Amino acid sequence: MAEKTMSKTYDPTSTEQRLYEWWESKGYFRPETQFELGLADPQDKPFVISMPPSNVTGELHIGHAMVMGIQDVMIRYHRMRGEPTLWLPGNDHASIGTHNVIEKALDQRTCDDLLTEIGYPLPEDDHPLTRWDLGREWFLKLGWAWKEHYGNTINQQIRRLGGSCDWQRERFTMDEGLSQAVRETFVRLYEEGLIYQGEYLVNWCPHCTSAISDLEVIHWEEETHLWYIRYLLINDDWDGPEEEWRSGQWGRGATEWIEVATTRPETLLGDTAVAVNPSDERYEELVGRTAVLPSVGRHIPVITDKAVDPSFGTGAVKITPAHDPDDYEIGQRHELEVIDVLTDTATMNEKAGFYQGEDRYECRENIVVDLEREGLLVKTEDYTHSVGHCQRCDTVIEPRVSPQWFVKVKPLAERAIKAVREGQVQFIPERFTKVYLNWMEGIHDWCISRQLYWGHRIPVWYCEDCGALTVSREDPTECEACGSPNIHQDPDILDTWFSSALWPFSTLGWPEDTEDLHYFYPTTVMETGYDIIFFWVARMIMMGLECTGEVPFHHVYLHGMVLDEEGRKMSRSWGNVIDPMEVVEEYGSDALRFTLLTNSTPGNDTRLSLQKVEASRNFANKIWNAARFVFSSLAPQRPTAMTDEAETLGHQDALTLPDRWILSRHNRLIASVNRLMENYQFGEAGRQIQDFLWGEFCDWYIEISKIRLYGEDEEAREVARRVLIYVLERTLRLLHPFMPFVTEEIWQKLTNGEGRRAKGKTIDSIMLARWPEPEERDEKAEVEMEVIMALVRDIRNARAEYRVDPGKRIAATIAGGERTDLLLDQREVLVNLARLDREQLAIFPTLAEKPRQAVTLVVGGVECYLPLAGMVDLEAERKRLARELDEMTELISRSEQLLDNEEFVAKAPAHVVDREREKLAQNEARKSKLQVRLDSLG
RNA sequence: GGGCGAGUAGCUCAGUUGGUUAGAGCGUGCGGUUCACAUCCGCAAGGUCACAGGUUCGAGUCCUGUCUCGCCCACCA
Repeated sequence: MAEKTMSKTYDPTSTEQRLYEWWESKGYFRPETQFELGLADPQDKPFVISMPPSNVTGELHIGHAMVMGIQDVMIRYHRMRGEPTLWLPGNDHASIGTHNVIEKALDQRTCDDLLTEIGYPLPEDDHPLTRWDLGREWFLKLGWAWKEHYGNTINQQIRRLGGSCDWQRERFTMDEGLSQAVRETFVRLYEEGLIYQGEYLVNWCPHCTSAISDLEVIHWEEETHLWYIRYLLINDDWDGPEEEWRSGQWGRGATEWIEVATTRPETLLGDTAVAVNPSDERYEELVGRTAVLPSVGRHIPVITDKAVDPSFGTGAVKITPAHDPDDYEIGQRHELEVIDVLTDTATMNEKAGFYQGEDRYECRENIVVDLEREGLLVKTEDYTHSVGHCQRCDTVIEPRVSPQWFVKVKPLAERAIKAVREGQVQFIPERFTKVYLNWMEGIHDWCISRQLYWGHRIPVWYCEDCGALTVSREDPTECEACGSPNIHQDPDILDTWFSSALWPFSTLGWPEDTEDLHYFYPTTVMETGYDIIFFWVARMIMMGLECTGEVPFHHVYLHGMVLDEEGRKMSRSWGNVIDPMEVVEEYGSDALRFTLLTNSTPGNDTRLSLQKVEASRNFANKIWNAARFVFSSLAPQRPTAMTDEAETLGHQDALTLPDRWILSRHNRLIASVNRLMENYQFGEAGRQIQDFLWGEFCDWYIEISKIRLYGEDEEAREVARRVLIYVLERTLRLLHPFMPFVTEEIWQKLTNGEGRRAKGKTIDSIMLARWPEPEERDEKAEVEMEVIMALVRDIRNARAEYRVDPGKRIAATIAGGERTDLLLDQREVLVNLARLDREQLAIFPTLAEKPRQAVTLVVGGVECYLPLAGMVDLEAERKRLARELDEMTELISRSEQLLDNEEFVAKAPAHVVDREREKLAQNEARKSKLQVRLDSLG
């Protein structure tokens, strides 16, 4: 597996696919493999994630990269912790969405072209050529071909993203098992009276020619008009022939009218009343009278209803029960006739009189013209209001009464509310609990039938003889009621979310009582976007409780949306879409994943830019080079298989201060990362690992280790090597869930491709290595090392400030005080990292005489003098010291104030007070040293 | 009309039980051809943590109000 050399820069493209194929071929994504290798105990509680099924509408977008990153981080982390781990992948048929993309594709090509494009063999027999010729049979054929094509593409893309999911358990919402689950659920709910059929007002999309649910209607503001229209009233003393009214000759003799305002004049054709508020005095006398509907001549009553707002428009409302939710309600209360004037595609139907056949907007224009001509249009006002559109195709929704199937959700919602209230399901971040509960508490019945082809057929058959319904788990051959064989199935299919709602358990075999269902259900975490809490999360909880009696998952982790650089949603029409596969191709999957993870926090949107991905790519390269350094230091006697012993460091007594420091920092990191991982703070965890690796391991430890590695002392060299490899290897394990590929590639080289032995077994992949446990920290080493590091930083700072040639070694005289031994011990570190002249570095406890022409540094109780020959401007130096002195004075007075405060000393925890005292003492010491120096420069 | 989120360095964002002198990346300026890495190294500049109150010994962090931006929900013709 491992090559002998490492290139100067890390090349993700040549690595990632190879590693993924290897992992998959070894079965490392499967819980069974964990058991076989003794890495997890089947008695233990498993960690399970049901991957949100991707829609087979098309390829993955950047949001999916986020999904895969977050879920894979959790999965790999828990797997490494030795928990039985399952991540179950799959795809969703996405009924209405797929309809739309297929139809859109067919706008520009024939069926044959489309089939060829998605690599599907052309059928020999007769078949339709365009979308308009498609019937159910052909649409389904196309659907399956489409699913095959995009489903495969999606799966390949998940692989590119490094998703360590169990492909052998892959499911599809329309495969046999899941279809059975859908059917079982439908029949069960029907039997319990929780699914019913009825003719109600639903949201109708004239483009999809289907009903859609409330959630699928998106409202946005549109500029339109408010038309004020006069409805004439029949005079009680009218003595003319009735026909004149009917025929529209109402002009003569009509002296009274009522004025209504509407945004949709064409709907007046379906009006069956005019309503005013009962308390509206203006209309008191008109209530109970009869108005005549323009154009159609229908007689409609003037009624009162409290839903009418007297302050809007004229205070009188035309009532169209068939095409408006409010009007529908009013119609119900007053038992008004419901007259649907539209066809499926929103053209006017036969009820629309001579407007029949016109498109709804064409009709609107014409009717306005006609009203005006007849003197019935009073005025037209500009008006902006919120209009409902189809989520899938943006078409303006037409409320419409039609026969549909509904789920009675209140009883389901009650249990789902209770489960969340009781904490059986927990939201992360927590604030979404409220969003969920608010929606659940005001929930309306769910319209689940769709007049489409691609999806689960409603399992209901109608008897052509007796009219009875047969609702069945098995396809019936005869009517349940009368036994007649003349039955036909309901042509409609189910809302795509109906099957999605069953996903966590249908994928594990439900309704069969399978082993998987037993062991892996309920799942552990549901990870998804906050935008589908209602569509999906809420419904899964309801259906899970209904079907299995248990919640489908215990935690809901919600991520935010991935936006473009300017914070806009990515959309094709904006042209600001970042294709995850292009990013992966250029920067590597690790880089994309790491960027998304570390630049986001739970529940919050994140802006992505290629610059950020580039930074992550650089990080991957940095690790690669750190490893390359460690690796080369091990030659020629590279370890073969790393063994258990590598887990613990030998030579404890030979460890130097920097060794003890990096080990302590490393253990601190592990403890911190553990805490963060348990709290779903993946971004912060990733950042901390990066900070450690780059800012401490590379910038300091590796640099320091070079002293020994390039030295003569073979034993010291060996200690440095051991610490390097120990810390690097364990940190790679921490990083693995975040950057699976580069960590594996390096790990393979470190282990020489032979894996490592642990508890007598050989583990040949980092993804199966155990997650490191934190060991003891060495506080003293951290404090001491900090003194050395601070001194180095200060010297570097002074060098830069005085423009010392970076290559030049300089002299230094140090009064170490209490730290003298430490400084003497770490002399070489100072020499090398601060580029001091070894011969001219003098370290004493105190100095009898201090160099006059020198820059003075006071840090950590240590005085350091840099006699920068000919460069030190005493005046500038005095100013610099005075400035530092001021800073110290400021800090000291702050500390004093705090410590003088009795309440602080009494109430603050002891360690906080102690720390403050210590700080004060240090700053005072520093101040006095600076003062002495300043005085001496007089 | 309700609800939620955001407002911290020029930009993008961290900062989760309230506790050292508030951090990172990018950008900017200065300096770097030493054998892990220029996808790099060193140094620096840059912040009254939106505003006003409050709680507290102590507030970027908790509470109240205000302003700006964004999102979600809601049947107003």
